[in-house]
Amino acid sequence: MGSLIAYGRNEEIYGEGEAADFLYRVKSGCVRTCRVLKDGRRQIASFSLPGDVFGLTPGEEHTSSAEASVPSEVIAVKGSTLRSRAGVDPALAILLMGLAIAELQRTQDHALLLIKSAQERVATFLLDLAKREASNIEVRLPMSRQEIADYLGLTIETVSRTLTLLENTAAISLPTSRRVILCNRPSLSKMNV
Amino acid sequence: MGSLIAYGRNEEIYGEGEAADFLYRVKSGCVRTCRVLKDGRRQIASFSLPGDVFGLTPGEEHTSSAEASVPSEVIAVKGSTLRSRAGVDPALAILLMGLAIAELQRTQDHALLLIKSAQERVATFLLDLAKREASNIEVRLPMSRQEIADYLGLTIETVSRTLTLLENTAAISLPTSRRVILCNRPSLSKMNV
DNA sequence: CGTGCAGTTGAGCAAATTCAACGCTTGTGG
DNA sequence: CCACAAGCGTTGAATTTGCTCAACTGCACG
Repeated sequence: MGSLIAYGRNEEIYGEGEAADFLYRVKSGCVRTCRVLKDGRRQIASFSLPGDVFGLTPGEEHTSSAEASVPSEVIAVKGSTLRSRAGVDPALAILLMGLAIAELQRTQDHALLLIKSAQERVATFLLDLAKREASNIEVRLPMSRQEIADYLGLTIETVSRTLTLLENTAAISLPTSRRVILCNRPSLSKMNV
Repeated sequence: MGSLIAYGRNEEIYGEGEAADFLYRVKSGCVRTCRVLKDGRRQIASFSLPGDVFGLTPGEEHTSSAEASVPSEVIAVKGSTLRSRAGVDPALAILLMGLAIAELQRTQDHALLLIKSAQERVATFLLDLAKREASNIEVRLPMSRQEIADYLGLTIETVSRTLTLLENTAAISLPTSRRVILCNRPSLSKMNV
């Protein structure tokens, strides 16, 4: 059920203000959801990896946009159907409720992240990604430094500097800029307050 | 329906980790919900004013605590009843969904607040409070500077300094520390990006 | 009339940002 | 196949913002 759609890098899946009519599940790639302030500052609210669901939005209109961070395939399910059926199908309503609740949890965690120091934010981010990827010690970063910065509420330079700092303290190793090896989990966890 | 309970200043309504069995509506006063990091840093996730509902939590356990900012009366409704009835009562399920959705919206806005500058955070906070209170130009602050700081992700000194800065630029006036007059809304709105 | 708490103010400091330059990789056209 | 441009990431120096630490004020309450 639902239709498979492929998006290129940075291609928009939906925009802020558009009607929220679909629910999506990532099949491959990575999708970011963003909100943008009037003056152009961007906040990335979430990264959705394969298996993750996105597109559930407060209200009838999307309050954020969604774009593919890398070429991605997503499965779209028409939401108007879901919405109207939820009124008569309690099981479906509960399922949607569960999605909203999970989204709420993630958003709360994200807000909490934003009061931490730069090092703590980066460490938390890496550990979170590691938990979501199967691999235990290596993390592949499907997103650019700019996207990480916009997710963590930092600048691209600070993210870069913090990563090299973590590398210099032997907490991580960076074979390439998109691959991170977590050499010393305890020292990362110590920063994950 | 539900029972009325009165809480004193700083009295706990529920704690982090407790079973989430009730939904609450504020009748009078002001309730804060908090999360605390291991090292003691506190984030206030929300302030609930009369009429607001709080206590809806991801999962079975509260991920945040709730305390009265000032002496407050709240109406508590047993949640297990709600939860079980939501499975068979679609209208109730939709109502709960609406609450979750609204909570999600507020949490997203809070996260977005945390990437702004100190001035912008304070201005946004004041305008938000003004919208929620009936009075158009005067805002009463039911919470302390420390609570405002923990909500905005700033220190108490920065909040204080920013308020006096806004006063010096004639954007607001502070007859007492707990009362704010919004003299110049446009200049505040300009900071509300 | 003190005592204690909440809020303000000041000075110095630390963390992160800004601005700028540089290096590496990748892809493209000669 | 090489040269070169473009994009992304890193690094450095200077600056800014907000934090820390400390003192001080005003007010409420005994």
